Amino acid sequence: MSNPVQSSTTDLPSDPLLKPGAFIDANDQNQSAELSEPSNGSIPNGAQSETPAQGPDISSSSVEPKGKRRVLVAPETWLPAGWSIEDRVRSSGATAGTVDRYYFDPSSGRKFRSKKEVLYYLETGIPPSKRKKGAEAPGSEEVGTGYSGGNKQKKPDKKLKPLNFDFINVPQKVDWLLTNASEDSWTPFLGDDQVSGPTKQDWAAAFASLIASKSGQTMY
Amino acid sequence: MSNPVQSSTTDLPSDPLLKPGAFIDANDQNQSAELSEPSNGSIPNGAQSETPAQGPDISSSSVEPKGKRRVLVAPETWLPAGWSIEDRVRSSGATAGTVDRYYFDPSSGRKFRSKKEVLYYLETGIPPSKRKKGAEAPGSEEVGTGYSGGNKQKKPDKKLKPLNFDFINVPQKVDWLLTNASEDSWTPFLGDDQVSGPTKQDWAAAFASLIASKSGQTMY
DNA sequence: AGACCCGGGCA
DNA sequence: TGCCTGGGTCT
Repeated sequence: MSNPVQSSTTDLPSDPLLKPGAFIDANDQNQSAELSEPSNGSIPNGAQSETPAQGPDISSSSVEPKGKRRVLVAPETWLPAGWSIEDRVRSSGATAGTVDRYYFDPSSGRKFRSKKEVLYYLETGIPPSKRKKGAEAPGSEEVGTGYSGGNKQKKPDKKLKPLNFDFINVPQKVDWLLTNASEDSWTPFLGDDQVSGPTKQDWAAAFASLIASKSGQTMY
Repeated sequence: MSNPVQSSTTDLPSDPLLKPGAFIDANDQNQSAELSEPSNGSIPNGAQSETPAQGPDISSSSVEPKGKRRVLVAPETWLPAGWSIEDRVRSSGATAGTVDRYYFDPSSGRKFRSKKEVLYYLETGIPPSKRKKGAEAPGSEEVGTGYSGGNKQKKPDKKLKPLNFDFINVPQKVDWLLTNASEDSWTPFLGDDQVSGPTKQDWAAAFASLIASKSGQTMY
């Protein structure tokens, strides 16, 4: 099992080779913008505004029983040779009929859900979400983001309530004293400093999480 | 449409959200931009010099480390005290890099794969594994951040795993030492006696509920 | 209003 | 883990 590659049986004919601009567009209608021409352009982050020619009406002239409707479309020019694009129509739910575009890299077997992911992968070579806390890029971490108009990457904060506990600089030792035996009331101490008030609650929550998760979870 | 339970409230204090837009975008744009045309033969980004036309062969010797990485995060406010959260990143497959969040109930040793499952369990006491299709949602009313119960389950599981901790004769003081900072591994001490092994885990669970349930009552 | 992306849940 | 939908955002 070290070969996750392409097992997709359905699509990907033996020769998925497609040259950009080599074919296409079966539709007569609409503007077959797909490979036509640069007229405007220059959208800072052209994340969207592509895929013009698609709609709820995917010519279902084919006799497909029902299954998923997948439609292969012409590769985008920005997409490396060999990659394929697949437009998948949602079959159920409130958003049924919506078309989602997927990008597929046959050589790695990876599937990407957006152009952005693909570009990121092509540029950096690393899958989009490969980042953890505490690990920052060397040198300059936060780039000024010359990518302002982007898409959705940041929701206006919801109702986050961060705990008043520094998960990064955790103390080396915490003494919990049974301050009130009759009530099983415990209080954390940092040496001589007693943590009390609302902070104590946060500490309890934070600490509970800390000791619980790293002490090993027993799965049954 | 009978599943209103979705009040998205998932977020963590330390927003690991990164801005994937910090790179490129030099030559992306939509096809309208550079697809200039018939000249073909110029791949916008020559990042992947490979990208073979490929066929049934894959050849992508992706030998990636399979190290499982678990990241501890701050507890959610809607999560009962004592529970812990673990973010696990997928290490392989097309969706590698995706982060899955799991919830652990130290007292029952159960693992939950989603907030929804946790809430369902808290409300009904029925573990997700016993759910049947077609079953009606429990309190399909309000679930937001406050679950109506307490830390109690209406219907405790039959086979609960007793913790190896004496809840009657609790110690007066417990020192928790950060025994392994790099792993956030804590170990409880009773004076000179170190609690280790499986017992440590139980202590963590037990202690978590103790400090959580009683520390909360701030009365000082 | 449309397009696009991505979180997140279920299979 | 893959697939797929929900929902939010930005165009």
